[in-house]
Amino acid sequence: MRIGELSRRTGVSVRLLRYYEEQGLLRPERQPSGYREFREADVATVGRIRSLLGAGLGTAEISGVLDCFVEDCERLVPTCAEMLGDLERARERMTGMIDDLQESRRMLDAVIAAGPSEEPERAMLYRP
Amino acid sequence: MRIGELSRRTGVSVRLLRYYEEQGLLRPERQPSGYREFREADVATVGRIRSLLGAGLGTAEISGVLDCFVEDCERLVPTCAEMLGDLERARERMTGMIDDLQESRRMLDAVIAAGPSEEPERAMLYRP
DNA sequence: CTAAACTCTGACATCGGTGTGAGAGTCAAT
DNA sequence: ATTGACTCTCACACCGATGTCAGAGTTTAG
Repeated sequence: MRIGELSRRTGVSVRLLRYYEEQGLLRPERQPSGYREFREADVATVGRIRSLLGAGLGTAEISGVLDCFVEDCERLVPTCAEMLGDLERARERMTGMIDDLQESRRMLDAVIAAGPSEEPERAMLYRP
Repeated sequence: MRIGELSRRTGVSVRLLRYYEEQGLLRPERQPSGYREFREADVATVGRIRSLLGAGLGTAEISGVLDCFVEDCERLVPTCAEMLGDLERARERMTGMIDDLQESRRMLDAVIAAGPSEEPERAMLYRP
């Protein structure tokens, strides 16, 4: 499919899709006219890119992570042994982020469960 | 403590600490000379700010989240009822990020467990 | 053939988060 | 009083991610 269709189906702007290609996150084929030709699987890839960006990973790390997966195959294989260290570091980083988010969410849960204060002025700020 | 000490203890630059104050994330007292005076609790606050930024939240959302907590108190109280909606949305957003990170981490785990491929050229990329 | 829609590349711009430097005031030890 | 370290504000700069626009080529339906 062409870039406009991918944009409509993913909700991601054409500008950003070109930027993702520039950053190595997407690798569309090119027609003789120079037009990009994306694959059906790219719809899911763009979704993944968006969620990883939203979760704080940068394009360079996402590119490395995406390089690890093999499409339409039960067995996932890293493209080379050297990437294992990178993958493990990416994994650790994700674990740290998950831990941070979970702890923050627990605190939010406690605040939400407490309900609105009847005396907001009395409540001191977390950073007084 | 003064800004230089907070910077050393947290590993965060003086420039960033001033930026965080500018964004409402930190609220140091001011001495008559204009010097900032931070609290011991600000060391932990800065740590939390860093991890939330790293996890993809922006300074505006972090400021709202930090406003919800009460220092040195068993019971956490939101400062006003209107924030509950914001807190719940922040909570949902964190849940979405956690889910995304966990799914990506599961995929990384599968790749790492598979070990290095002996024929990396044979492996197709996730985005072929 | 025509026209509208689509796409190309390149360039400029914005915003958030970050770094660096200038000029001047403050602090604290000597 | 002096001096080195620290701190203040302001300004400029960079980078990543994003948006907008211009000029020109391509596609597709009529």
